[in-house]
Amino acid sequence: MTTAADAKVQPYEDGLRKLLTKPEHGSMTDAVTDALREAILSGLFAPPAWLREDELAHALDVSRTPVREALRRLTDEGLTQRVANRGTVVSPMTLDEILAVYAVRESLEGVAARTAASRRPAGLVEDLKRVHEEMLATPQDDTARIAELNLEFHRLIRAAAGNPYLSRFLTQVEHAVRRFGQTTFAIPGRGADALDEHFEILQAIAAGDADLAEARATEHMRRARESRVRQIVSR
Amino acid sequence: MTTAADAKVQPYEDGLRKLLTKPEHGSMTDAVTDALREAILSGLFAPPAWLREDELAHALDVSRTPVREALRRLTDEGLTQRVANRGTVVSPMTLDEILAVYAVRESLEGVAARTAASRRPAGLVEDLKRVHEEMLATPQDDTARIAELNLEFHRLIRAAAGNPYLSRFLTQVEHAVRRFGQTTFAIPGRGADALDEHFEILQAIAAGDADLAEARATEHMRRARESRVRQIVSR
DNA sequence: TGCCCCGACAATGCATGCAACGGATGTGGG
DNA sequence: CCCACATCCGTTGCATGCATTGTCGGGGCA
Repeated sequence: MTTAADAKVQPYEDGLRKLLTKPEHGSMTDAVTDALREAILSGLFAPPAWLREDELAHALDVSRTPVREALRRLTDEGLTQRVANRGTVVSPMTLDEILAVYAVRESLEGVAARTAASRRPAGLVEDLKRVHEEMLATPQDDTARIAELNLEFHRLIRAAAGNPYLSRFLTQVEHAVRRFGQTTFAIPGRGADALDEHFEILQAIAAGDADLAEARATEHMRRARESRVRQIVSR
Repeated sequence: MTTAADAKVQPYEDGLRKLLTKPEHGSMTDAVTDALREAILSGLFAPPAWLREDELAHALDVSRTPVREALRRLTDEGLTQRVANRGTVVSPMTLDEILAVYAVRESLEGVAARTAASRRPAGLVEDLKRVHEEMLATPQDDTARIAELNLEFHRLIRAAAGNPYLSRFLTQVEHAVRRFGQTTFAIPGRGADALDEHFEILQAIAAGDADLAEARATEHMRRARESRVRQIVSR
C-alpha cells in the first residue's frame, strides 16, 4: 500500500547523498544547506516539490536539526517557501521572476564591472584573460563547460570589486539564474556573442575605464536577458 | 566574583525583552530574529559584542533552538559572524563597509525608482505625496521621525517596483545603513536638501519618466553617501 | 444528497540532553 | 624568564522527545 509512495520517495536519495560532502572542518548544517541548494538549483527538486525534514534527514543520514536550519536558510534566500506546520515547498519560477532577477542583475553586474575596473587588483586582467581563452578553446557544443567558465568569469569580476554586499547579492542572483534550467549558451550563436561581449568588458577593465566597463557589463546582461526570455517563451 | 560579569550581562535583558513581541500566529524564531536584529541595528548590541545562545535564550525566555536559528539568519544577513564552537559576534562597521553599502544602494535605488516610475501602480503617487508632506510638516530637529518617514518614502518606492529580489536586497541594505548610527538628517541642512531631492524623484515618478526617476534616485543616494562620509570622518 | 463537525494523522515548533571542539590557563622543563 | 604542553572549562553542534497545529477523511445530521 505504501509501495507507490516509497517508489516516489526513494529515487532522489542517492542523488541527494552524492551532493553532500561531509566536511572535515565545516559544520554539518552548512554541508546540508549546500547539498539541498544544489539539489534545487540542479533541478533534482523541481518547483512544486515538498521537502520534509524527516525524510531529508533520513536521506542525508543526519538529524532533523541541520536539515531544519538549512531549509530556513534556503527560504531566506528565496529558493523555498515555508508553510507553518506543513512543510517547505520549492518556490516556482515564473517569467516575472526571471525579468525581476535580470533587472537587478543588469544593475549589479554593472557596478561590479565598474568597481573592478577602477580597483583593478593585481592579477585580475590575467585571470580574466585565462578564463576567456579557455572559453574560446572549449567546443561550443559543450554548453555545460561554457556555462561554468562563464560563471567563473563573472565571479572573478565581482570578487575583484571587493564589495561584500555586492558579492552576496550577486551570488544569490546567480543561484536564481541557475534555476531557470538550460543555460543561454544552448542557443545557437549566443555563445559567440557572449564571448565578444566578455572580451569588450575585459578590455574596458584592462584599460581602467570604469564608465565603459559598467556600460558594457550592463549591456551584456541586457542581451543575456533577451536571450533568456526568447529561450523561455519559445519552449 | 561574578558580580562584575553579571553587572555587564543584566543591563540589556530588559531592553531586549521589550523588543520581543510574542506572536499570535507567527513563529517564535521569527520574533526572536526580529528582536535580535533590532537590538543590533539600534545599537543595543554594539560591534564587538558576543551573543551567547543560552544567555539570550534565558533573557528572552525561550529555548536555545529559536535563538540559534535566529543567530544563523543574522549571520547570513551579514550582521553577525559565527565562530565555530565559540559564539556569534556582532560584525564591525568600517568606512569601507559604508562605501560598499552605498555603492550597491545607489544602483538599486535607481532601479527601484525606474521600475516604480514605469509601473506606477494605483495610489503610489498619492502615498508618496502624503509621506513627503508629512516630512515637510515635521520639525527639522525631530530627526528620528524624519528618518522614519524617509525610510517609509523609499520603502514605498521599492514596494511599487514589485521586484522581490530588489526588495530583499534593499531591505538588507537599509539594515546596514541603520547600523551606521545617527541618521544623516542630524546634519544641518541635509534634511532640506533631501526633501528637495525626494520631491524631484516624486515628480519624475508621477510623470512616468523612468530615466529621470532613476537618475534622480541615484543622485539622491550619491549625495546621501557624501553626507554620510562627512558625518563619519568628522566625528 | 449535501454540508458540517469532529477525530485521527502527519508534519513542524520548540525544549532539552549529551558530546565534541577550541581557547585559556596553569604547570613543568629548558 | 620564556616557551611548550597538557588539562580544564565554556560554548556550540547535533540528536531526540514531546507539544502543537493544520489537514484530511469519515460519519452523522439537516
